[in-house]
Amino acid sequence: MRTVSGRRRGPELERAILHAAAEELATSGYAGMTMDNVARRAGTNKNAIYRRWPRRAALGVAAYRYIAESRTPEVDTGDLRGDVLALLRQVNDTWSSPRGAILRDLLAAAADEPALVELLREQAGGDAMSAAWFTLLGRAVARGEAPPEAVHPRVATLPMTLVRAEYAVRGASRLPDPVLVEIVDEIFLPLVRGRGPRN
Amino acid sequence: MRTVSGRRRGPELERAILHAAAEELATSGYAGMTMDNVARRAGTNKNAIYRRWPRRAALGVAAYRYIAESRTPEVDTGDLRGDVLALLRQVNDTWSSPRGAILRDLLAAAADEPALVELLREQAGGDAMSAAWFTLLGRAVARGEAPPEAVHPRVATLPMTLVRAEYAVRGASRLPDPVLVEIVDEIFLPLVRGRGPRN
DNA sequence: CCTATTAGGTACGGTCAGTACCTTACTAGC
DNA sequence: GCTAGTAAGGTACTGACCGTACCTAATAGG
Repeated sequence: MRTVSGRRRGPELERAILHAAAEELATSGYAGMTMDNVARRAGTNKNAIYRRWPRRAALGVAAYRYIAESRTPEVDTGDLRGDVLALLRQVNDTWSSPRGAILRDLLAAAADEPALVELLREQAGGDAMSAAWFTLLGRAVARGEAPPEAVHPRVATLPMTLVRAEYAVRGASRLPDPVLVEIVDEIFLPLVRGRGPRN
Repeated sequence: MRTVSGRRRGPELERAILHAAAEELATSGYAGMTMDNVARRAGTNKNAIYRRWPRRAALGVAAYRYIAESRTPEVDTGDLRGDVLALLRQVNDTWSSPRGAILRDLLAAAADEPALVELLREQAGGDAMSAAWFTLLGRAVARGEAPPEAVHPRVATLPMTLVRAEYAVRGASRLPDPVLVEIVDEIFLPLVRGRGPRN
């Protein structure tokens, strides 16, 4: 293979492999991301891959990170409901995007690789995400929109948790916006209200 | 195989296969439930299996149902908090039991078999479970313990949803009881309260 | 120019799903 | 009882895949 120009080495080859793996993930999912397929698509062979990643699952995670570059979410609409909905829509976007599909596929497929599941879970709403939800709620309290008693980790991440649960129950399909609105208006906001002082 | 006594046929053989498959599931998980293993343990061969179930995943589901015999849950402690906690503890028991482990394993492994996922999902908190949560909440309203506005499908199933989400985040380990209490006292009951008439 | 490193090529061994094809036992209908 | 259909058992095979071994060839750096 690669008869004309010189051999790729080191980082260049590594990028080529990751690129090929990412394309396999995108087109055929984790199941289709076989070592032979990746090697063929990258114009190299399995040795080059195994020298860098000891197992297929490791390559899967690396390939995902190659596409991911998780940006920290940031919203500020001025009121609690708007903030929550905006962030929720962002979560919905991420999860329903091709990237999200790959992520969910990987999470399901690599369930028996504890270390890898950990890495992926961080991408799927880990500490950074939790922090965003927490600060959002804190801002609402500062504005007097929510009672101080509402600040609680489970409360802060509840909308995201429910969206994730919805994705687990339904298939891959993007959640319709009314579902998000319902989660906010029927669950989250009443909960915040209910955690205030008894009337 | 089976040289001494006569050949098993029809239902008898089918039960033997399911029994073997269930034992494989219990000891080695879905990954270890290979067709050859099942055939060997059942004292037969793969043909007998493939004549009954077209694919491995189908056998997996059949084997699970062979163990499952889902009983409909029923609790009545007299007050809402007690009911919710009791039912939640029951859910926790089920999910942390060996049966629950098998179920979670199957759900993760057979993610690319839509029809089978559907069957399994029903076992993992489907309509029967939802109905139980709904009637529980209805009873509380009838007793005047909860406002009528609290009756809502998302509200009713929220505790179960949160427990399931917790299982998804943590590994397989049984949820400590304080987590259940926290879900009830910090989320569910405040939400029910918050859905009542504004003060 | 020489040598260590790294890529490429090829060929395995092992596991597993699913299929094919034949032989052997049993059942049922006559 | 005899016979024919049905279903079980036996065995072997294809094809996909992971992971490994081992050798050859290019190239970077001294």
